Amino acid sequence: MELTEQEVARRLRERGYRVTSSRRAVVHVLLRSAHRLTPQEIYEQAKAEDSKIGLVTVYRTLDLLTEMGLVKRLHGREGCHGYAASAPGEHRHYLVCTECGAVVEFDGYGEIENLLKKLEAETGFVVTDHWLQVFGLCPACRLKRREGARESER
Amino acid sequence: MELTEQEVARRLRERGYRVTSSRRAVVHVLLRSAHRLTPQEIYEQAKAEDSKIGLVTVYRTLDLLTEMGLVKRLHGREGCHGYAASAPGEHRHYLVCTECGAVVEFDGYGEIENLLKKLEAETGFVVTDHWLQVFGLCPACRLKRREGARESER
DNA sequence: ATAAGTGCAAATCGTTTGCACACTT
DNA sequence: AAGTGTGCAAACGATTTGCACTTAT
Repeated sequence: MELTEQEVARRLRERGYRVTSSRRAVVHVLLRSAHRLTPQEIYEQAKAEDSKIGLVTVYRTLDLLTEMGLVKRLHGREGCHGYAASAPGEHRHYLVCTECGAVVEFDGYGEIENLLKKLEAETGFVVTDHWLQVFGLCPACRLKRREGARESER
Repeated sequence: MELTEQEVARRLRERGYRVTSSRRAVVHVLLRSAHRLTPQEIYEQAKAEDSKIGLVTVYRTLDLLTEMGLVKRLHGREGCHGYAASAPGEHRHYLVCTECGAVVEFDGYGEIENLLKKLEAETGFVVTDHWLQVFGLCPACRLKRREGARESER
């Protein structure tokens, strides 16, 4: 399902939350971005559009949206948080470009389900949740890097 | 490969690092534990054996061991760090009990490789790394919880 | 002997909280 | 009008840094 600003607003009202200009600004920034963003980055971008938003409100809005499942927390190699808008409902995973932060959502194809089933059988654990994140280089950054290499050959 | 205190000591010396009692204590705590431990927990346990270790040294030692690949950083649902000793070399994943922190290492069976291959084909990204963590309930905690449920039925 | 490693205290970073005011409903 | 949501300043907790002292090599 494609998430829109209207849809987010609808879901907020549905749950009794108010639709404020700050929340709108945060949602706007997240939805237009195909990159993982830190609270700080979201704050700065939102500030450019709604000059009186505060960082604290960004945090609070992110918590709310995360709890509603409209936004997902991402982690870099070193554990730092980032956020990205997310298709609500289904469990999805993220492929993040380590160079520019570009994000692609994907489902587990079915491989994941197999793996988790094997894992349960082997360990006796009951699996309740999982978390897969993949890092890579997006086509654009790959190209850029190849050009850089060519430069330095001279 | 099974990691031992001797093996860690050897690898430290090999790289020109010194084997100190603080480092020994941290390694000892990590190796004997089948649970994910926070720096604070490691500090407390190590303190019980080497009364003059400091929390700062635990952090520094964990950084070193992580960088050497002998210890892996884990993350809880909310992104908090924990550490566990790890088979060096191979890429492995972790199944963590959300109740008691018990950790089981596993490889990706092959499902992961399949998945990453499909992902590369579909997105044009080059995948450089990935990170899978699974959460569940270990057999012991499952049992405990079942007993708890029986209690409350009365 | 010497340079790496350590502990302490203080600095720092990201995040959270308390409170009076502002804005959505 | 009522009460949710906001911004600010201050609090907070985890992690890092500066520095003089200690210890493994």
